[in-house]
Amino acid sequence: MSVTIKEVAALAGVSPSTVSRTCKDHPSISRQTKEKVRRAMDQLGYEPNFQASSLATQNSRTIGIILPPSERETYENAFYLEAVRGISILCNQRQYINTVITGKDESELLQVIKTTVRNGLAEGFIVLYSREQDPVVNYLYEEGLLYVLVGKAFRNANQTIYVDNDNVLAGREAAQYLISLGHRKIGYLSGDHSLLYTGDRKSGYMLALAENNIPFRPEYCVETSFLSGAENPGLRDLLKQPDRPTAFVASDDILASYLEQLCVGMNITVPEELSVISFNNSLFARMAKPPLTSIDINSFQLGSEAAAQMISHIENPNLLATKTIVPHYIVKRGSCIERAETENE
Amino acid sequence: MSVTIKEVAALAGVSPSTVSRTCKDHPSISRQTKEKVRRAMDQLGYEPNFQASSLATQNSRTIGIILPPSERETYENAFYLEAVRGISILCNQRQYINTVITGKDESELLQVIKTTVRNGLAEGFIVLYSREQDPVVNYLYEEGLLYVLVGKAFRNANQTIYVDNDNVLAGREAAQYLISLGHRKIGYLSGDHSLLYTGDRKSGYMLALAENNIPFRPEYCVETSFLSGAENPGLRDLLKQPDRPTAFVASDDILASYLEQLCVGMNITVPEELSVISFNNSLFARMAKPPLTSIDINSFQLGSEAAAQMISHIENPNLLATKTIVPHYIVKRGSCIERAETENE
DNA sequence: CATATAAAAGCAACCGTTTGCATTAAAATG
DNA sequence: CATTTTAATGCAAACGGTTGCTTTTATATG
Repeated sequence: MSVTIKEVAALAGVSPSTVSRTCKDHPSISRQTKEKVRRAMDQLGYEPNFQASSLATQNSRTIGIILPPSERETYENAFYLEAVRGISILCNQRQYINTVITGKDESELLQVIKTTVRNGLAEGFIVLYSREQDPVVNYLYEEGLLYVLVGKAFRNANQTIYVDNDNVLAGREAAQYLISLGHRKIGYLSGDHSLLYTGDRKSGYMLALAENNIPFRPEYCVETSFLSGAENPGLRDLLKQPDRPTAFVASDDILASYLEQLCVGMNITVPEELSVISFNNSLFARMAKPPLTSIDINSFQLGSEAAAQMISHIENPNLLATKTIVPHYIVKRGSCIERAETENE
Repeated sequence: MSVTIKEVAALAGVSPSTVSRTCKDHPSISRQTKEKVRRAMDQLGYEPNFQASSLATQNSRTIGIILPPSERETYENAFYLEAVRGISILCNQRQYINTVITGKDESELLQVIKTTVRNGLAEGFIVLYSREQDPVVNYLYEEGLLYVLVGKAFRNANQTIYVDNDNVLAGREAAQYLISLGHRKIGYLSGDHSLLYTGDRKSGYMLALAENNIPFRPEYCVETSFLSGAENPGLRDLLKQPDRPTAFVASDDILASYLEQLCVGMNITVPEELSVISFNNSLFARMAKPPLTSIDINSFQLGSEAAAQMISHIENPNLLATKTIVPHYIVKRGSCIERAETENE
């Protein structure tokens, strides 16, 4: 079929092992020989056989990408595909294979992961979400499997490799930005709190308040899960109050966009009466009315860094667990303005 | 490391080849022997080694998933991730591996595909987009590689395996629905026309008009590429006209959502003054104000059917190219109502 | 100059399955 | 009962690299 190492060896007049070692640039092959071999490889158009080398080295060069168990909404978040793209770009470059793993619920997902492991279908896993008490991560940890977490490690932080944004800092900057615009009454709107980034961003928000001597008001923090249909009245109630926030940090563009729409219905103008800042810088941010000032978290890079970590740990198993922080940046649009002066302060 | 076929053979008191044939349920092994072997496999917890069998059968059991070359917007479309999930679920079930392939532009993408092919990293490819004159598809076709297209085949339709919606029908039903609500002046709003589904949906729209003896008015059809920033004035101009459409078919939720926003700015109420129907049933449809009536195209199933086709063609190479049509369904929300009676008809 | 040492290349076993062909055992046939 | 046919199993050579160890060759040492 295609050209093998033996044919190259024959043409170059050396043994197959010499060809193999030349490919890896093994030091015990002389420069002259290497050049001779490389010429032969070029001439024949040699490409190493992935399967054969996987078998010989007992290394599948395959990375499993674990998506969260499906609840349809989650996937509307462009984050996942961007991260997958980041991973795949790196895999493509380094001649790795990536295989996405998904399941309709947690137990199916776990099942698939187990058979993937048993069949040696993946060398390691990149987990694209992080939440408290996740059975998948627990399994990977307990089995001593190689994995990297995109997001924050809930426990065993020192033993797990993870790639994340500095969500505390991001939350702090978001709130600080609003504060710098003169806002004092700032709310925090979040979705599913089991996803860890939510909490981090909130911590950052609280930190910024504290740094500016603004008392934290728990009644300004609402958690809504409108995506799953269950509209909770908390947010609406809060907006009705005369003492409502003049600005909001929303943990996500989709939520922020929802907030803006709610405001329209309640005759609250954004940004004049309410400033909004959010995260992810997705298309929702651009499509929102007014377009949202949003913190871009570099999803693509989160993916590619995770893949890079994965590969270096595969190739160098005694590396220690590292954490990688991917920078974020604020994209200013029309949803935040200076707080209008009011008489009551 | 893990348990091999030889250990199973030893325990069962047969040869390795018998074990191998038992796994494939080969007819020339007696039932008694098979049972004996299966017991041994269970007892040892045997799992076949993927790499070894790939090597021996010269079959990598790996499917490449080709994403369109990146223009950031494209990926905001939840379609891709859903399709990937559909593919991956099937791959996971059938012990296949899927590897996503992407590149920042067409030439990089092509490059990656070529090395993937050369290294035997994929058995076949699923192309997740279809446009006219696509170099990637041309390459795959000319090299005689196995691929399945999600979307419509631009040429060589009879030789290519593809999985698609009946977009003509979907477009027709969308328009027909508006017509059934009494609309006669119906516009068509589309994005990038090089993506083939756009044209099909438009054909369906035209068909519905014709079937109802409604003259087709080209001035009612606008193509906008607002996502790439280039806002074209055509749509706005059309909406300003007194004789503007009373309803729109939009080729995509994102566009429809944009249209609704434009209407707000122009004091046109949706759906009272303008009904809108669109496609994809994404989160954008649910988030839009008012929420969009949209045709769900079953992205997930498009992916899983494509994977199923791929696998059956890998395992049975002399199968003829088939096309698979995945059904769509309309999801009615608040963006379409009966046309208000007006005096001029 | 003989010998120790280092550098370069080759040998051959191995990774775990698959599969064509040979072999054996059992059943059918003359 | 000998012989052909059929069914069931085993043998051993692939598949294409990798790698520990040995052999060869070149260089340094006493």
